[in-house]
Amino acid sequence: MVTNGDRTGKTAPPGNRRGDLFDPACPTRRLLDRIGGKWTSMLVKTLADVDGEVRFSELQRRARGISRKMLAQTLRDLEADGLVARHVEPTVPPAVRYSLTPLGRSLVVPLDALRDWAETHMPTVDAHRAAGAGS
Amino acid sequence: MVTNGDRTGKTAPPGNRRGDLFDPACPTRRLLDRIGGKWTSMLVKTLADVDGEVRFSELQRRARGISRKMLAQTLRDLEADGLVARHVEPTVPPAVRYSLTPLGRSLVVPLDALRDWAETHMPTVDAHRAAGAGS
DNA sequence: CTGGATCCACACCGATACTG
DNA sequence: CAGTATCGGTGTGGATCCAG
Repeated sequence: MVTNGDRTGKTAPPGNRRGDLFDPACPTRRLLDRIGGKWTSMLVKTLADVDGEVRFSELQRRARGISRKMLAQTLRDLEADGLVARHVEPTVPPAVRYSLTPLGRSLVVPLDALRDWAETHMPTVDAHRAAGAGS
Repeated sequence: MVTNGDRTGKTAPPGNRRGDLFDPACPTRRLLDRIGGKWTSMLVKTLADVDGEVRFSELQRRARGISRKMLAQTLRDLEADGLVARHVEPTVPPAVRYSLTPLGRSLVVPLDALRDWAETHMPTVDAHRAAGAGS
């Protein structure tokens, strides 16, 4: 995801592939590859929480545990995808602010659906694993 | 995901962690780790399509590109999570059939939300990447 | 037919050090 | 402050062979 999975240089001449989930060009599959990254969805949701512009260093403060490298890398991916906007203030110590684009904000909706499922059902999943583990 | 990320042996004494997305125990994060796997969500959706029992070999036929190893491994994870049920027919050449549990079927809902977003917006993402790539 | 076990390639991600 | 470059550990997933 970070290293760019393009193989043709164009990758996705999309359309509707609901029945062809195993096509590498399937948009759902590619989206999952993307948000499956360790920090992507967390960053999107952090930016959504703020609902405004955030500086690089504050982002790093909020995303406890992320390294500068991964923060910069994930942010650049998100920007390339058009999900995040980057504003550079050309001051002497540069100040850069990030914010979610409308496209990025729209992604929060399905992400929230996932979060709801997780919070509702993950305990059940855990219980099932715990029960099965002892058998 | 496959190798089990437990560190305490209990892992998740959950509750509500909506604001603590960076806690490793956050259910959303753990769910994403899981469905972020290459085949997990595809298998769930394939099983949902069939809406019944499917044999191992037919699953492999439907999930073109998957290896037997990953099919078995993903299926076992899904079973341990309580998302998939496994029925073994004790015949001489064993016949095993898999199906989605109600819990597994419930996961299809947020997965579909993701699929809808992907099919609606991934072309935009691609266009944005293509435009930015030349810069 | 349905797996398990092993070996291996590669991508992800972290730690560290350097730049403007 | 806001990155980039490099190195290396680790986990994921594929190929192949073996077993019930």
